[in-house]
Amino acid sequence: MDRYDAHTVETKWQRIWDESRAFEVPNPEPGAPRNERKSYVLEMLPYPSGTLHIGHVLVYTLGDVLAHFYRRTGSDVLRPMGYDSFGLPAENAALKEGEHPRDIVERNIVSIRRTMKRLGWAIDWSRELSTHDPEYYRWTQWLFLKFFEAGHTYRKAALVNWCPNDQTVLANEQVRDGHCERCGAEVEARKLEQWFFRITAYADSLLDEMKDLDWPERVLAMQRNWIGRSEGAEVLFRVDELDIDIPVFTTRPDTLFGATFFVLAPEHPLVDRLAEQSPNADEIRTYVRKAGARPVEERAAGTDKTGVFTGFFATNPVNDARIPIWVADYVLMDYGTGAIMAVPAHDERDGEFAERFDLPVKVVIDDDGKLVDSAQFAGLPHDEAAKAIVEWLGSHGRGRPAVSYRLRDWGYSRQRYWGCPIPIVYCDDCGIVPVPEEELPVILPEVEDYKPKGIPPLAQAEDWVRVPCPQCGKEGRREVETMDTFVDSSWYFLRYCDPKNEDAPYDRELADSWMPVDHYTGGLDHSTVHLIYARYFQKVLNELGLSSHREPFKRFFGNGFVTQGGAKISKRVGGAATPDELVESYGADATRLSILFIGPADQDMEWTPSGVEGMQRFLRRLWRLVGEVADNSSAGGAPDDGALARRAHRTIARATDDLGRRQQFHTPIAAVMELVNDLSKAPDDPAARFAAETTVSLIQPYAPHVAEELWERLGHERLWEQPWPQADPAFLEEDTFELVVQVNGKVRDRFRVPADLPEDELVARAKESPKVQAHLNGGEIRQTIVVPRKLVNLVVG
RNA sequence: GCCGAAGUGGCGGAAUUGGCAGACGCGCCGGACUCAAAAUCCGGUUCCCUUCGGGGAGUGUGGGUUCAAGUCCCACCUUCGGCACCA
Repeated sequence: MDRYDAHTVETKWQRIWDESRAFEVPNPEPGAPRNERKSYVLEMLPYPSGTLHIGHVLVYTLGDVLAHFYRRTGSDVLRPMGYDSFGLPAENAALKEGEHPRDIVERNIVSIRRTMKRLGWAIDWSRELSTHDPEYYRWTQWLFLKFFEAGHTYRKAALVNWCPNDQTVLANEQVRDGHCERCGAEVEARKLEQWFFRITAYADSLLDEMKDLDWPERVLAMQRNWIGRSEGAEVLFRVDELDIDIPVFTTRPDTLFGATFFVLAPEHPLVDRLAEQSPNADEIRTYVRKAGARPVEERAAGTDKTGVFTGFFATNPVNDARIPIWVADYVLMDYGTGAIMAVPAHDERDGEFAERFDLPVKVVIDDDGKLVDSAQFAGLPHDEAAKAIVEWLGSHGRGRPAVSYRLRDWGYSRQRYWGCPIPIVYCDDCGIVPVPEEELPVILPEVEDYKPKGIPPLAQAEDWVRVPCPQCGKEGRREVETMDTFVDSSWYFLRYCDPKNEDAPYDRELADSWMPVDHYTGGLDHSTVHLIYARYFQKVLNELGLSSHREPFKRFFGNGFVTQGGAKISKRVGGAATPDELVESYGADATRLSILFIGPADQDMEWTPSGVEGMQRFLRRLWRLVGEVADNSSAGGAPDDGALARRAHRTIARATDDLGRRQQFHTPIAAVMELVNDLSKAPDDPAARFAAETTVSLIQPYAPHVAEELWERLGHERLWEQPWPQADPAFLEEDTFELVVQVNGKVRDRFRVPADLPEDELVARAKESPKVQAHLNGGEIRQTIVVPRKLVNLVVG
């Protein structure tokens, strides 16, 4: 038999799959019967600002293994691919290269697609989509209109994170330690009119419906953290001089008697009113201005507290104590009510502030957790006291139980060029007017210069901006902001279900039949952002009657990062081996195997060249052994129940369980390697052909090209369509087993015995062993433990 | 500080329900083939002691439960990830 040559084999089968459209799954005619079992296998779509790196090889090979496995275990498998092609990185790359972002992403898409095909991923290419394609973003805009009509999106002036370098607004999720996640520039606070999705209205749905998700606990925990629900109370403090009540949110109503001062955020709307009537007016206004200009990072750091006294006092509803009202920037306007009661004895931050400004501290909870100095509540354990105090507040009209969230509404306005235009017209008479559905898509116009200058580049396209108001016909102006790309990726999985639809984003019945995604795979860096936004979208679509499902991703597998030479591999790091180079040097199959064999795919892993060399060796060995079996007609006997046949069945059972239930991708490879080792030691076994076929069949999801070639040499065809092998339970049972004999818990002997020996016989044989007797030392056996089919443990005095 | 994950040979890791620790691979050592090398094949490879029969220790640390613990319980250490002036 000839030598294993990866390139010949891989080009041959890639051509056959392409020509036979092997992995396309046509949508059924309406009403036609369809396979009961479906599996929607999806990985996060790539961002075409560069080419693929080895991290992508991991993600898409994971999905590929699952897609093959589920197809061969009887499901209709939907496995599409597309490109998240709008967004900043492409635009920044374009600016650097002096090219149009569209040219850059489209060139990258061609290259990415070629690499994907060279890796032999089983993708339904007929469903390919790009989010920058007007045929796609037309429907992003259409969905925006539905959200707008139903009040799920709105405009408000808000303090935003402004990146001075990228000249755009960033979501909270895109700010890391006060710096822009993408370019690293220090983020500034700015007040701007922005578009928001009302995601906070779904905070409880997002939390409660996690119970329906088969997701890693750590991802769910991150989302819980991110939503940050906390229960407490809202309490009204009276300001007599102004005849107003100011609400505060607290998680510790039990400490109400310990409040010794009161703090407003500098941005609080009442601060202006207080300043007007305060003798300290100038001081207050200066402070507010300074606080606003203070770098976001410095303000969040929590060091050195600052603040200013307003000259006013608030009245504590429980004890009528008059406490001074301060303005301080350690209180945030966009959490709770923007005002707090300060309890320096029981809150670290309030404590620091009190120390800095020499304010009184009053202890109201003792070391046993009981209330002191708190009128009729004194002596109660603090958790009971919290309830009692809230009840008292309620009955006196001064407070009520309340819930607060860390989650903010999703601001998605971007002052950049390369994104989906927001289909809105501003009219002096009619206000904010949506573009009528039939005028979609609002095409992203060409502009002279899309360099960010603080005003959105689309504003330059004067002819495009000026448009008659859809309502009154008077001249209006188009919205010149574009959408965050996370909007594009919040519904793409639905479009895949019906990607060519020209009348709707997708046919609801088709989408309902494929959704939810059964196996979603992607990086843990999207644990909060993309995965929360997509969940939110799905819930709104459900309530708008556009989908039956409330969760988009039933099962999520978060893959680890791949490092090379200790550095995280991303589009920012150069010098790493590229997927194309690996395929060139080792072949697609060896590359695919090596990335999955490194270790558990949900943990970070270091990629080394020696791994792929080992896989190349394994494949050569497999090629030679299977070739020998295929050429040896005498090895073709019916599989008996010999050792090799049993090994093969056990390997099937292990691989099936690992892939289907345990989501473990590296151990099936080890199991198959063991079987190959067994086969190499018994090439003339009557079950040799069966073992060879089993090996080839089980390795197919990982190394589909070489598997297909060997399958053909074994005299069969179209392995990718063959049913996944099934382990025969009769072959899993051994008729002998190795009995382990322990004395006082230490292994002293082991030997094979028939599987059907009764327990007393097992004990008798154990005692007979000379090695065991040496350790028994003639002592009295006080206890005998027998574990069927495993061991005997003799406990002596 | 709060939440989450993880600590096993020289390295990546396996051990699924408490029952033989170290599967599989990498690396290394030895051997075969070769004029030689590469490739390939065969064997060995947790550590310590050994009279070569075997013996002892061992899964981050210290305790505990159990006939039996990598696995369960308690306390702690370290690393990684997330959140954090969020009241």
